Amino acid sequence: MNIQGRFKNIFEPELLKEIENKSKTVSVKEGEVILNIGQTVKQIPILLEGILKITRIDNAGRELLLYYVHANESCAMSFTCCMQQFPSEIKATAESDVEFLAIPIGIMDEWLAKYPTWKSFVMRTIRSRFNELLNAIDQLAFQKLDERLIHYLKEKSKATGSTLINLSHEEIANEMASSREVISRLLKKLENDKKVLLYRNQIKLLRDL
DNA sequence: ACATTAAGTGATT
DNA sequence: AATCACTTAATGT
Repeated sequence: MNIQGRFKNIFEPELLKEIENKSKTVSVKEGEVILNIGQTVKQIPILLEGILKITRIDNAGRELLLYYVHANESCAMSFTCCMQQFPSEIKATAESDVEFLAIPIGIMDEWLAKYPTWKSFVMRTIRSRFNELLNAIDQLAFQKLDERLIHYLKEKSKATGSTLINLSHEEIANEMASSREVISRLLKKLENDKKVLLYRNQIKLLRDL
């Protein structure tokens, strides 16, 4: 799909033209790291295709899932980081094969002043991501691990578009900053409750999860 | 058949 | 809820 058509309803015509001229589309293979912690952001990505996984690394070097960026979204962190050229606090990995528009950060100021639709797009993505982060904090602080696990599985399923999750218990434990045995036990409980089916390296989500 | 890796379990903190 | 020590099951060579 071309850029004009895809964003016709979001951006004004002149801005669409500018996007087309100033940005380039970048393709990235599944699993590639797009941005690592400590790097500075040089482009604003707007996702066209695929899913980006945004994670944070804890002191022990473990990776904790923050959120996913879906198509037609941008990464809020990139906005806040790039304008003052601060190093990134997060890591972005391509969860699937990914295609995105890379917009050079140099023209951000200009666009923000010039195009109301750009400003509201930026504000909207920051606001909705901020809300998501608050949610994530609530989860960590107040929810029990079993509820977090269910949430995690549903997110994963949404991200991959499948109810069959191809992950080992250990990989899940790592992403949730928990341990393998605990995840195994919780999954077992879910299986007894007829919410999932467990296989080796695979979990099938059932309807009433 | 054997080694390796994932998953299950009980006990301990 | 995490960790340890151990068992059992699945998978690759």
